[in-house]
Amino acid sequence: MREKIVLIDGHSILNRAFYGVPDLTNAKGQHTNAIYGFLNIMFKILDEEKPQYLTVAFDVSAPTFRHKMFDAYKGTRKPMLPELKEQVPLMKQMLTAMGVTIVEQAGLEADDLLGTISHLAEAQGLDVSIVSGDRDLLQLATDHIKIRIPKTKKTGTEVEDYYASDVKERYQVTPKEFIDVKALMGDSSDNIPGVAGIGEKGATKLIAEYHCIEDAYAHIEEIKQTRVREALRANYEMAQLSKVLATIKLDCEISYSLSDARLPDLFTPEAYALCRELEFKNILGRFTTGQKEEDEQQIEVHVCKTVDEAKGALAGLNQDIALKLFVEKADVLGLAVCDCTQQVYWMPVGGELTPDVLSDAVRGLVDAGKHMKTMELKSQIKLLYPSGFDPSRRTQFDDLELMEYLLNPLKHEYVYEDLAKDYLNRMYPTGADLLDKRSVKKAMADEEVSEAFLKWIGFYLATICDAYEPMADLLQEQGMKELYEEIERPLLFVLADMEIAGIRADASALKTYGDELSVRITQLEQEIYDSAGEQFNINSPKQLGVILFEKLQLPNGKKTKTGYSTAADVLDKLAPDYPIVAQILEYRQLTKLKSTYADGLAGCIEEDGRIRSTFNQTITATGRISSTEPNLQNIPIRMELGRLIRKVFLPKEDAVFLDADYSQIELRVLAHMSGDQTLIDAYRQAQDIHRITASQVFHIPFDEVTDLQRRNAKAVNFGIVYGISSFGLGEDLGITRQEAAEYIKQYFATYPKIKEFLDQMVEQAKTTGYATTLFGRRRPVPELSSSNFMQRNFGERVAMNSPIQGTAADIIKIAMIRVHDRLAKEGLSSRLILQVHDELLVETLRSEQPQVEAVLSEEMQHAASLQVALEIDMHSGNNWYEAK
DNA sequence: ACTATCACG
DNA sequence: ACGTACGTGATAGTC
Repeated sequence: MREKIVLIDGHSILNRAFYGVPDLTNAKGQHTNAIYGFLNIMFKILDEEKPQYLTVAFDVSAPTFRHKMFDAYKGTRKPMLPELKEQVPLMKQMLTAMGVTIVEQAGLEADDLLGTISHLAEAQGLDVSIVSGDRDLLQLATDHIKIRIPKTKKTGTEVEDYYASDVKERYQVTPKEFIDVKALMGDSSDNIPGVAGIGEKGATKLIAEYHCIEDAYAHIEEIKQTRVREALRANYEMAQLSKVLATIKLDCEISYSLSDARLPDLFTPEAYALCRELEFKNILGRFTTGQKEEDEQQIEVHVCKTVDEAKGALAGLNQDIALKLFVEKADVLGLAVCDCTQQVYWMPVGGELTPDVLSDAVRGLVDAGKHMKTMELKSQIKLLYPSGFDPSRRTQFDDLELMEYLLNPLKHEYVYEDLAKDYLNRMYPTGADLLDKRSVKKAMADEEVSEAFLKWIGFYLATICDAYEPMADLLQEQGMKELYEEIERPLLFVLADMEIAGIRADASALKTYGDELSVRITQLEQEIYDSAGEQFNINSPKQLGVILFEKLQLPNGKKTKTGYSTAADVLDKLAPDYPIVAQILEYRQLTKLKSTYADGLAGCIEEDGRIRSTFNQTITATGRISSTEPNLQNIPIRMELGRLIRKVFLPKEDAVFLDADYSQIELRVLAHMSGDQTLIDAYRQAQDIHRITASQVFHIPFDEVTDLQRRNAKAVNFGIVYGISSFGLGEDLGITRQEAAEYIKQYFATYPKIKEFLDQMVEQAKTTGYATTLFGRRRPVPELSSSNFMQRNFGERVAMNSPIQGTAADIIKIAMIRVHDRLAKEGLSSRLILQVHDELLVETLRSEQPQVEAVLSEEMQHAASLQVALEIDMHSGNNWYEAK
């Protein structure tokens, strides 16, 4: 059995990994994706090959001779992005920690090191595997030297392998001949000039026939292809020089001894510490060292199976506990509590322990005045208090999910293992791993995972216990304690009540609406097929693109990414001239209404005739809430046909809808935050802000502002809120970038403080790393320090928009809490049921309407006291359509 | 699982 | 020279 060595082309693999693995950063903000990808490729190769030796070769940063020589001739390699560059020393540190032999030598490229070492190892009777992303190394392949080229794909990493015979098969030339091919075709990234006029095909053909440049030149008159022949004749010297450059050296003087490169045990404590710092959770799973055990030190989980045991456990609890009632939909699965002194109690539903017993137990703890820390509180509250929770007891709960959202609103999920990592420096296995990706319910039912399941409960509760304090301290430190206590935490209970209440919907009206759509959709389908001359799937942008822009040869088939764009703004331009396009636009509109709204909502109506959405409090980057399953925040309104859907949303018996929305809340927030007196005065004097803006910006008397001017001013106002750019505004208004820039210039001349304010927001975000709302909510803007121009630009717009959108979100949240609580306090049965960012919908008892109108109007207007009034528009109606 | 499209603020 | 408006979620098609 031959021994084996794996040689890794360090920079090449790091580079591959950098571009193949999505951006990752650790808590310190260090980029780690390239290192992560490198390690995964390395482990995969080691697992497959099980070699006795391992070496990683790097280029030293100083440019080598042959590069210098041609820097002037052709451009140098692209400079390494800083996000990648910073990972190079860390990568070497990681390899060193793992005891991996690294070779690098001034004046030598990694290629030459790899060539020399592979040559030497082969001579000593070893099998060699060279791992690189670079095809240049194919020239090193022999019967015993295999070149392995990993490709990062969606499904994982796949590796292409090349022995000498594979090179010949794939490229029609031997590895040695491959050098000559490269010398002829050149390689700009390696600064190999090559021969102008000879590309990959010509070079391959020539070398396949003559085997080397010299022999080809010797028989130059025989070369049939004139262009290739003359190119070679004119550039023979350059070709020879290129060959020298392209040839990897096999006999460099290097200080390297095979015996030092024996594959060590990679999983050292030092490597563990580093992987921990870089937060490579999956890789930590490969370690078996003492540190890991310390991280996962066993938390004792006692299982209570009887009421007596449960009562005993509950009776012994402190004032301050971690608790989690595990629920799925409307079912209680079990209760976990922890006294925060390492004792965790798990009470699964079963036998005596019924859902009611466990629910009562939690309510008992509430009545006893305990302080309870948990995660995903809203779903627990909904189950425990379907008719509302006493507002004065809200302070007894803390939801670490909510706290973490404020500390890091960009997260896509909020799970205990991240809290353990960020605030406790513990690396706990993930819930998904421990539960084997099963649902809690399934995992509980499964005997095999019960041990892992208990471990999971233990980690979960221990994290809640221990992470609370550091998180609370951090909230305090970052000035978000009040935001949490006065806005987010109480809002959670308000949202719970809204979800419980739901909104009544008329199923039969929805059905009728859908049927009417279907009739017209079928007509349109036929018309479109007739116009197209064939049947196809109109819903497939791919097929549609082919029909419109290839078969029918419509103009402007521009906009491409994965094909032709068939988006509405493209089709709009074509619609007047081509009936099929207008038909498609109408078809799109109708099928959208049918599938998403008519059919989609119909499927959401529950037994009692109401639709219950989920209001997510930890999704958006800016502080808004979102609505899912179904989304009730995007019910059509702009087009009349869609707007009609709102007629199926009805108040209950003896009730009406009261709908109140803020008038231009974001622009008013902007006026306040910027302190621009002209804009503030504008709001104080008149109703139509867009008309005033037009009048002031374009220097026209108020009464003489044309509709077009008003429309333009409105677009500018929107643009300002979005983080203005001349391109975006131009696009929106269908004018040139220069014209748009002129509007913006005029606007800022009229409202100078706004310009100042927006600049200041960007400045602040750049220095602190985050944008801030009036109420202290933060949104990190990592894009501002990106090396990518476009990303940075985006970051600037985000830094301008987030304080405005976020402050508006804060304000309506305050209004929601106050409206909800005042309805309760005044003993009213009317209920807040929906929020649509600047709008509240209240199901109002007819008998209570005057009172509710007062509540809505007062609480919304006084939710914040700004330099401009917060005005609302309010309407009542017998359905949502009428109430808007 | 990802992309394109389109509904809302 | 680069190539975009800010924030969401659902559906259908494609891989």
